[in-house]
Amino acid sequence: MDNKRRGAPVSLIEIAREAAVSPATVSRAFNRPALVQAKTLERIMAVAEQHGFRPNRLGSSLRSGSTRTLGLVLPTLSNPVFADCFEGAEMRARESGYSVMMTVTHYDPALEAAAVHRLIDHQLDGVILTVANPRQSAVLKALKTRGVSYVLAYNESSTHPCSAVDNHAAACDMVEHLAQLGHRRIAFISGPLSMSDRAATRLTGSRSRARSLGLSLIRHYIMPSHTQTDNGILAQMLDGAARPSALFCSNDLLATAVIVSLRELGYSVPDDISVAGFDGIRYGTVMSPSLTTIEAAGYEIGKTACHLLLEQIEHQQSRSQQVPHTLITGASAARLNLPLTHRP
Amino acid sequence: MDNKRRGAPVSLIEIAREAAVSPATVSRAFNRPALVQAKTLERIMAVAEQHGFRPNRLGSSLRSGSTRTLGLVLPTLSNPVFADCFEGAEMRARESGYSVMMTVTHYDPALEAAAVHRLIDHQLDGVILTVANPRQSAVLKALKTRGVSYVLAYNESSTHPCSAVDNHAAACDMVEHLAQLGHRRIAFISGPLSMSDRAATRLTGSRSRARSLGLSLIRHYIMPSHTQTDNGILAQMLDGAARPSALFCSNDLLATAVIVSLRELGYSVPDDISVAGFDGIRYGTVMSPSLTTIEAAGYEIGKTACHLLLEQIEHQQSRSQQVPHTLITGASAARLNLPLTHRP
DNA sequence: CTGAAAGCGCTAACAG
DNA sequence: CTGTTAGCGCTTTCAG
Repeated sequence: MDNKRRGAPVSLIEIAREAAVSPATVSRAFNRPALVQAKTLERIMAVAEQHGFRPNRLGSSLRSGSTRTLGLVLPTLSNPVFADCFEGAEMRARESGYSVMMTVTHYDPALEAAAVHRLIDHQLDGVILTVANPRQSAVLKALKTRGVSYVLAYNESSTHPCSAVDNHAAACDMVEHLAQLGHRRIAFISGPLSMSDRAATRLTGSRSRARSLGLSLIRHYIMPSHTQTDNGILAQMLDGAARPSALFCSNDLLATAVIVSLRELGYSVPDDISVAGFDGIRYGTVMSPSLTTIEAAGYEIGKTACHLLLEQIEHQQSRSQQVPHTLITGASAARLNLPLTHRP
Repeated sequence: MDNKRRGAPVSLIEIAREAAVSPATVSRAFNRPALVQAKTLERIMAVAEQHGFRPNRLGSSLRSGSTRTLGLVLPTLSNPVFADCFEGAEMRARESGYSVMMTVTHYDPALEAAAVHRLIDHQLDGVILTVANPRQSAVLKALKTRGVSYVLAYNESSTHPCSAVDNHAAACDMVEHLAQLGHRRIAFISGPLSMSDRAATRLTGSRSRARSLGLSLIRHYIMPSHTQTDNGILAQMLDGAARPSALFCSNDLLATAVIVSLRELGYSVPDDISVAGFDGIRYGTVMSPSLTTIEAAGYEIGKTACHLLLEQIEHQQSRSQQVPHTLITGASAARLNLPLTHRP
């Protein structure tokens, strides 16, 4: 009847008073209803309902030491793989009754540190994060010091729990594919490696496979960011006799940007030059030309990372898990056509 | 020296003891440092630093009644406009020292309700949300009852504060554009309208403009979801003499799916049929054909929504703000080519 | 400018 | 099955 509208949020104590039980019993009614007599439970719930009462998690968290909230720290959601990663992680979190606090770092290690501190001040039970480089991350050290559970997503590491694809192997696969198409001079394009150890590993993997296949050394061209190109650098790269016939870009967003730039520079993809990406964003298949890439399912990475984190929080077992990748053959990388003048 | 590693998180009380001041002074040192003598402040900060102390927000929130955390409830991040919306909102939130808790509903009103309750149990200071339909939303009622501030994003409403584009006007613009290209029979394609009032408004807008321009009535075809097509329905739609020459899809993801389906059904876009979308996702420009669409900047919507929400929380003023839209002319909608048999 | 005291809402021992 | 008691970490009057 007297449902309070707006204002005075009722507390558990008042519910207890009205239901003529102790606060502890009301608490039990909500947390372990099995411990409360059916009749008492019913009465408590009736009173609670009538007031629209829901337990205040702040009080509960403060007392119990668990917020049932996880943090998610990702470089950006502009890249659909990270958006997928969120969805995978949140879905898994929700399944176990956890909420998710999220923040993006735009690949900036300074923001990264600030973001993580802001998050852990909220006393999160754990954090899933993608850092620039786990080997020299102040953030990971801070988490460890404070005893906050965490799992890396996308970053590979032998010293920290993580959920990622085998970037080295995936890059090998791509180089092998390009080689099979007849390419012998491949270039690797990425943003600054200091911002992404994934890109660095992909480069290393590419080079090692190129070597073992007897291809030319893969040259590395660095764009201003991980998602934008510099036409000047591209033009220079394509100027000269030893120019690459295929470009392996460290991610799909960059590959997309490269294709647009090449078009602006008067090159046709894949007729004049082949382009491959990494990530397997869904838009790759509807692009023109469709993107040759490595699928590294973001949803799986996020879901797995969250699963590992919960294992760590709830069962104190810390482990890593690799997520499989697949080569997606698109139209952006084609069989090498020797120029007319070189044909027999 | 004796930096505690892992474990026993230091509390403000211990810092106070060690700095030989009262807890209240330590609290002031962190919240209103100006109220503390420089020397005392320095000493407190030194001790705090030494222990890696950071105030526990749970205690602070419980006592002060503010968590400095906002909730964000969106249908899905698979749609890049919502990912952008998050980035805009989070950026604005961070600017004012707020953190963001996020959840996705997959357009499901049941999930919507559960999600919002889970969030507000965390005592958020406010919530930004996109609901199926604000006119009959249990969720909005719940927020109002509990006195939680909120702002709608994407939903338009005259009774709730919101940040959105003028969907009616934008749809009019698109129909006008298609009419200018010579199209007289346009169809509107969307998911179930009960899941999205935006789609409903866009349909209404389209029809009203079609009427005023003297075009045929715009027929509405409903796909199983807002992002996936049913080839059967499409095939049926295109079977017959009065088939539409242009399809206006309620969002870009759906438009993309429609283009793929049409291709599977043997139609060429835009030669056989024109397709337009709504949202202005960035991949639209690199698709083939590039997408004709309405740009409704998600980043702006999110940023504005957050700004309005903070105004509400911090200055008790509640208002709405419209975000401008623009027509993007792509290649997916072309001038109507009359079939040869009909040409003079 | 600083301290003492009270308590935000809840839960975890421990008794009964 | 239920109650009592104490206190999680912090801020906020109100005095000094």
